[in-house]
Amino acid sequence: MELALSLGGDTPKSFLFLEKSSSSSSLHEKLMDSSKDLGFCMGLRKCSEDKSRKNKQRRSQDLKEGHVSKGSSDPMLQLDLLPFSPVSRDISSQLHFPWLTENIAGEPGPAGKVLDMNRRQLVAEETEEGAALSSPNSAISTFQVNFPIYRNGNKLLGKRECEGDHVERWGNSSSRASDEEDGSARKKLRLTKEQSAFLEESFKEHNTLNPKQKLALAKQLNLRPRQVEVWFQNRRARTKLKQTEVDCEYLKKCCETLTEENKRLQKELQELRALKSSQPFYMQLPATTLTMCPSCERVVTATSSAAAASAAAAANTTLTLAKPEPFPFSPAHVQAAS
DNA sequence: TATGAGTGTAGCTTTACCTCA
DNA sequence: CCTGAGGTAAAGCTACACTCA
Repeated sequence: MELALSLGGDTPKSFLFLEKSSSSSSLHEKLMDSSKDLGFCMGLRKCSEDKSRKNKQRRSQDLKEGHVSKGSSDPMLQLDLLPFSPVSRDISSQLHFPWLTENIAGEPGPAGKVLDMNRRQLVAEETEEGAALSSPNSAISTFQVNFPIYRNGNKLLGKRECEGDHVERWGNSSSRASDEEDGSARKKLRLTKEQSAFLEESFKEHNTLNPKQKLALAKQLNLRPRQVEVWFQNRRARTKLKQTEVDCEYLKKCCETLTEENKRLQKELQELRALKSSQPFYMQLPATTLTMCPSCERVVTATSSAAAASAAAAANTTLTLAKPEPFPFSPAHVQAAS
């Protein structure tokens, strides 16, 4: 639906009624909700729309090309990767994160040389469109974990879904890209246990990835960088959600504790007020006559010499009363208690 | 229910272009 | 006319929130 609105007699400006789209954001929905009574709402946001368009173009390009935008000027860095032992099944013990070896880059010696050679090799590879995999013939070949992706025809399947079916290695991005091009509904890839474990371990090291890390990880897992990026985004979001829940529980308990404490203090306050009304003389004394017990952190309102003595005892002070005093909080007592 | 992925948005940096002293 | 500084818009990238399937 379109509304032509003429401003100042010039070219009519068009405003679109906001219709609820299937992919509406919450803001959009809020706008819709807030505008229900009025029947329409308008938005002027050139910059954001431009950015949205830009992002859309970038994402579609990302999908087509199967890798991150070429706009990134960060040089790729090939790193020294250790082979995965086929004997051991303990993934975490075998994990090797390329970016953790960056510290050797500046060091002279074999490691630094290997790194430098690897970097040159990767730069060479980078120039080849879609050459995400390193040359198997390279003497300093890039280690790559063989994470199989199971496919059934054009559809990507999780391992469980196609157990017993034809199993083949996912040829990097090409098949995925062709999946996207058919315009069908989004297809959901299920990461293998190995891939998930690897990503989890990576997340423990860094919960955000720089482009180099992302590319290295994608390469190792035989995933598109975008998939790694999305996984980390989701992981961060869900970690934050869990943390929020934990914080909420903690604050709830704090609130309960404080409520109890507040009740107790209110009760004490009532007692003090009752005391004040029954013995107004005491309240003419300075406030320092009320002492805080260091052990139980309660205000001690001693109304007798015995109470004052117990309070003093609690405060590890000696209070000697030779004889009953008419006023338990005489200056002498105050001095003794303090 | 868990999770991979799409979308919209905002913030930041880089780059190209323009103006001016 | 050339040049460097400063301003600005556009582009690019990323993180995040929300959402869907």
